[in-house]
Formats: sequence, C-alpha cells, structure tokens
Amino acid sequence: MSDSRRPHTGRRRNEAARRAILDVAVDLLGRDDGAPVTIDSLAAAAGVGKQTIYRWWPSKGAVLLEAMAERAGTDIPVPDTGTLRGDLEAFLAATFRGAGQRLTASVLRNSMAEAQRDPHAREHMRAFVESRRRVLTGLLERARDRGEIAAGADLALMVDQVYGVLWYRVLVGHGPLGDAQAAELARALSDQAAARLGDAAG
Amino acid sequence: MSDSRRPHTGRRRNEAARRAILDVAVDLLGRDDGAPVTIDSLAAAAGVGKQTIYRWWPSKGAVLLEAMAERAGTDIPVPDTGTLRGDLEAFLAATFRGAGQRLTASVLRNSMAEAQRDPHAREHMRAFVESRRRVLTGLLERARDRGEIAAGADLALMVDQVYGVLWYRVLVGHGPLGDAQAAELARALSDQAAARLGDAAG
DNA sequence: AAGTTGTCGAGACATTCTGTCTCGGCAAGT
DNA sequence: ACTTGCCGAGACAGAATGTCTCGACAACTT
Repeated sequence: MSDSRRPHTGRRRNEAARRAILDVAVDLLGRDDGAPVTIDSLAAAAGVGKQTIYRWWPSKGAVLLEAMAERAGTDIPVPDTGTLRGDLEAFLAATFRGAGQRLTASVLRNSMAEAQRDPHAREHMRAFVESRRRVLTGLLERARDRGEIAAGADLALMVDQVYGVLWYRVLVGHGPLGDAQAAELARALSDQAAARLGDAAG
Repeated sequence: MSDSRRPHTGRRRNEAARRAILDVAVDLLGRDDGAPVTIDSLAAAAGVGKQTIYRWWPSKGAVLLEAMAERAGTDIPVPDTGTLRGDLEAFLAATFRGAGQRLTASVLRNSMAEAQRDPHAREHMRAFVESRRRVLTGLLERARDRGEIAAGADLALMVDQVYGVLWYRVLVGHGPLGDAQAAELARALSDQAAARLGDAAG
C-alpha cells in the first residue's frame, strides 16, 4: 500500500466537485424525458471535466449507482410500533412511497439496467441491495424475538417478497406502488407469519 | 389498408431468415461473458443483412424481447393437484427451475435491461409479463372458486409476490432460485391465503 | 520560498454501436 | 417476360464511452 509509505502529496480531491457530480447525477437520472444520462451532459452540468469523473469512478454506471444509493438510503426510518404488522406497514409505506416517485423510480430503473451490463455497477448494486435488505431483516428479527415470527421461518424470502414486489413494479410498471400496496403487502406478510406460528405451536 | 386492395406482390418474407435471427438472438443473449449483443454481431451470426432485421423489427430491443418471450414462455404446464398449495408448489417449481438456469437467467437479465432503455422492448416486456401473470392469476382464481382464497384477496399482489421474488433474484443474484425456494414460497402464499380466509370467516 | 506531486477543467481523440441508406441480385407472383 | 419487394452486404452519419493530453493550480514537503 502506498498509503502507509507516503501519506499523500499533491493536491487533494476536490470535495465540492464530488458533491456536484453526485447531485447532478441524481438530478439528471430523475428526468423522465427519455434522454439518457451521458457522461458529457453530466460533466457539463456539474461544471467538471470528464476526467475528474473517470478519475474517481470506474464507469458511468458506478457514478449513477452511488448517486442513487446515497439518495435511497435516506428518509426511510425504521419504525417501532410494537407489532410486526404495524412495523411492516410503516416501513413499506415509506419505502414504496419513495420508490414510487417518478424521479426515484427512474433512478432505480436506470441503475438496475446499468447493473446488468457493467460489472462495477453490478457490485455496487449488490452492496446497495444488501444494505437495504439488512434493515428490513433487522425489523423481522425483532419481530421474531418478540415471538411474532416462527423460529424456522425463512426471513430472507420474506424480505425478497417485499423488495421483489417493489423492483418488479418499478421495472415493469404494470401496477402502482403506494400506500395501498404497502398496507396490503404488510397484511399479507404478517398473515404469513401468524399462520406459520400457529403451525409450530399446534 | 393496402392489404385488401393489393394482396401482395414481389418476393415474400424469408421465414428461414426470421428464425435464424431469433435463434441467434437467444444464443447471444444467453452468453454470460458480459459482451453486449450488438446488431452487427447478430446479423453476422445469423448470416443476414442488418436491413433484414430493421425491416421487420423497429429496434434491437424488440428483436431481443421477442426472442426472449419465445424461449421463456414455453414449458410451464399449469398443474391441477386440487389444492392451492399443491398447484403453487408445482407451478413455482417449474417456473423457478426454468428461470434459474444460467442461460435462461442471462436471457432474462439482458432482456430486462434492454426493456429499460428501448421503448419498443419495454412494450414487449409488458406484454410478455402480462401473459405470464395471466396464467398464474388463473391458477389463483380457480383456488378462489374452490374457496381456498378469500373473495376480497388481492390476487394481483399475490402474483407479484411470486414474479417479484423471481425477477429480483434473477436480476440481483443474491440468492438461489430452485425447488426449495419454490416450495417455501408456495407454503408462505397458501398460509397467507388461509389466514385471510380465517379472518373473513371469523 | 521553492519544489514536487497530483487534481482540476477543457476538449481532442479513437472506438464502438445504432439505425438509415444505397447497391446489385434474386425470388415470387402477374 | 415483367414488376415488385425482399435479400445480403456494407458505407454512412450520429451519438456515446472511455482515454489521453494540455496548461493551470492547490496542497504538502523541504
């Protein structure tokens, strides 16, 4: 590692440029005018040179994905209503409401498409998805500790049902994604858990 | 319509070329070497001119989606075991097993990515998804007629829970997609239906 | 204060891909 | 025989990615 041998010399990374790039990326991704986000437009809008982007990110997809992850990681508080169904309903409502916005949905769609092509973007997508899944998994684990979910239940599959529905609707766009769907899915999942619990107890 | 006024003159469409294009498309889509499928490679591999492709399809995405739909839409029989859980287990096992194959998974991933960019591909994807959803919806409707699913249940959401998990795992690749997952999800969904049924009855 | 190192914005550049256009050849009907 | 429209092949324009080079300059060392 050159890090330990020589701390750092020369000019440091311009944080303002980094922020401008990520902010503009979200902004352009959110446009739903069909125009794809290009590196040139991104650099121009952020007021930076293209090389400044490629110096810090390996590809266009990586920039867009990081911008999206930063955006989507915020504004989803983890609720604590005391019941599985209540927690799920609050969490899913916040999540679906976020992903259902035209701007965010557009970001998600572009990022997932990019992740299928670009290995760098794919890694970032995996990391992003994993971080989101961990939050929901934690919510379910607390419910399991309270005895609302059977010990043998497949939490990963429950998580997948949530994010599966979300991505599926975002990517295909065949149905809405809002509070109604969140409430319905929260009910479905807590019903699932309750039924399995009854099985184990009986 | 010129169709009725003048039946058709001149050389007819070459069916062999059409088949070659679609077959080669599936072949190239299935490659998981990261190389994107280009029109040039497609035309070259099929031994046709580019114009022959663009004469019959509006865009690259449209070709790929049609090829994908042709491949993925087959070989999923609709079971009739007499119970919701049995039907679901059989249907999901066949569906997941198909989508879990490396080649088919690669085709699906590429196609979904294409559908995010190309409006023509997007339409085809919608149609394909709709046709698949209809089959599963039919299966659920029969269960509802038998009284295994409550009248007020949201069948569309149950369908999304299935295909959502499928697409999510195919696209992100964070977990397996096979018989075990099919069985678990079938159980979860039938439990969910049973719980809702109990609510309505009680 | 001078020197070194690495980032900055800007833009030329090669490469690749899409989709259009044109060409001579030819097959299917009249 | 003659007309019409598809065929393979490839040139072409347009757009995008990612590399490279340039002079400027900021941060840190000596």
